[in-house]
Amino acid sequence: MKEHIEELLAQSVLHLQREGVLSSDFEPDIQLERTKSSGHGEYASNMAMVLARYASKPPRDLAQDIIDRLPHSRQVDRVEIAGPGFINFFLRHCALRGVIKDVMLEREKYGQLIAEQSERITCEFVSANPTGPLHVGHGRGAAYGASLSRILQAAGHEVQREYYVNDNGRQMDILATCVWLRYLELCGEKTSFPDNGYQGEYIYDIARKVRAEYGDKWRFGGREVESTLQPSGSEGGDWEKYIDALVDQARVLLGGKGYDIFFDCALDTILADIEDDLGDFGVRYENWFSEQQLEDSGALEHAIERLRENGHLYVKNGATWFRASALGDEKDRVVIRENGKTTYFASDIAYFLNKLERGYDRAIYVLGADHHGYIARLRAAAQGLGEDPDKLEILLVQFAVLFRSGTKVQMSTRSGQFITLRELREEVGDDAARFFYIMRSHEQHLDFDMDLATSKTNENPVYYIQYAYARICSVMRNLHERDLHHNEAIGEAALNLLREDHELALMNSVSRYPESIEASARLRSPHLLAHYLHSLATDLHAYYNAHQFIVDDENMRNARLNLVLATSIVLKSGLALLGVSAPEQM
RNA sequence: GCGCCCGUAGCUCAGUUGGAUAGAGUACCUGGCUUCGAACCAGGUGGUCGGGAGUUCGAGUCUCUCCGGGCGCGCCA
Repeated sequence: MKEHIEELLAQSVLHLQREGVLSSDFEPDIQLERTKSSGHGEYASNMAMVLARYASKPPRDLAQDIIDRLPHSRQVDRVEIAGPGFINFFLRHCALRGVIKDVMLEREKYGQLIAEQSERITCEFVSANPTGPLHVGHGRGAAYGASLSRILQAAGHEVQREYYVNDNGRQMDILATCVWLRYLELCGEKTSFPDNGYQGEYIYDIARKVRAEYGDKWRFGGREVESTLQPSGSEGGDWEKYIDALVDQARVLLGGKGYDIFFDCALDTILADIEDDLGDFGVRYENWFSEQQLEDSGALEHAIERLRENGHLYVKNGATWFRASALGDEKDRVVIRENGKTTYFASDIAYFLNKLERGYDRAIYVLGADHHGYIARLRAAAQGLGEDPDKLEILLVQFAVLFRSGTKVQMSTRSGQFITLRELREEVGDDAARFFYIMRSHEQHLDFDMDLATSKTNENPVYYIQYAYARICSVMRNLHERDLHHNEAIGEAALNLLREDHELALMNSVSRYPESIEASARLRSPHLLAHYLHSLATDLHAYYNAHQFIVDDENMRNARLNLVLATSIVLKSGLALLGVSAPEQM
């Protein structure tokens, strides 16, 4: 429909250019948008105001000229000039009713678009270090990334979801060592657990698993373990050195094989837990990508070599640096440390290159807002690799702050004091959690009010939308109880009976669904879809309260049932894109 | 200090490339269940869009400046 009216406008402008009313030395950019209120019709164009300066006449006069030259259309009822020069299009009712036929025909496929430029996209999100369970902050990235992925697919793109597993860093070594210390504790050894180690209860669980399989095989005396340097002061630096010394000691005493047992058990256990947690939350990945694999496969070396060939590397103070400052970053970055080890950033570069070499047109990264410093650095890396930096897209998700009893809940992974995603899901439910996470723009800080989400769940907008769906299902059940049946063919033939304001408004809302998906995908904003669904539910509820659907007249009854069934199809499909269920009863 | 993000109703937030009278939810007030589910609907109160200046037919949206808040600035990951 939008394309149809744009075509009408384009032809009118072409006429005006031929007539010389408009100068012909510009490409007219046809702008058409949905109106905000029905008093302005269904569509409006601001062209007359934009083009007035090419016509040397007032916008309203030009608007009249444009209207006079619009080709006749069977879809358009009338066209009006309003305000400073808007051209408002009022559609004929039959044009609005057409959407009901479309939905009945396409069913759950309705709203799925064919992208003008379909892309192969790899979308990475969450990618939390596997050093502990996911907390509520990760939940937002999970809900956002999963919803966005589905919306992009609905918009006609090919999307692959990926979780980057940081299984190769210092934090993992600290984790493995902490498990070992807890293991020794379980064996009856007295060890002092470092303050800056992983304090969580789950460390004991992993230690118990190792002990169940190996018994006391990896037991060493406490004195032996702590023969390394004790922290002399309370300064953080000393504790950091101490914990590194503990890691070294663990490696020496356990040997490579023993150390790997603790390391692998910790990694596997936690990763399995994360996968379970996300799976229950409706978040699934096509690929779990190991950072270690980048090194093992030679991808890391390959990427660094590429940078070197392109002349972006230099050596200073024994380390190898990437000249990022020449490519828009604020400073140069180390890729190979003085000790010969590559940095985390080097892995990032290799990972990005690897994504492109796997054939993706675009790599989307959903990251926490604290990673905003990465953008310039990774874009510089993309350029250094000789790749198009626009293939790299970093989406920052602002923090979710949990409030309980009106006060902010403080969280820290190391100290083990945090609300896990699992706890949140159990407390507020998966649907409410998913919806709550994405109902706000990802660029906006999110105050997650636990009290509101738990004690007054009926206030949560997700129930408002689900209720609209359940109501329609209830109507259908009621229909069958009265021994009646919904005949879609009769309904379709009788659609012209639908002329109430509520009905026209609802049809108009249903017809906006594809545009909502398009905008949500283009702007990477699932919350737009959430708002759309809320407003669709509003139209349904208003209609429901104003009119009976199951009426005696067979034609009217079936026509109305076609309309509400089409609405329910959109509600269910839209909720599915957000990872929210559509229960038939509540 | 430098950089990124944010500031809209009492509270939590929408507002698409600059468009018409700035919208929802919540809270508060009034009304609606012998009619398909009242987890709903109809109506009302509530705004110097943080302050100021600029750009133009038009600014919550763009530019500058100031104020207030969040987050970054490692040979950590």
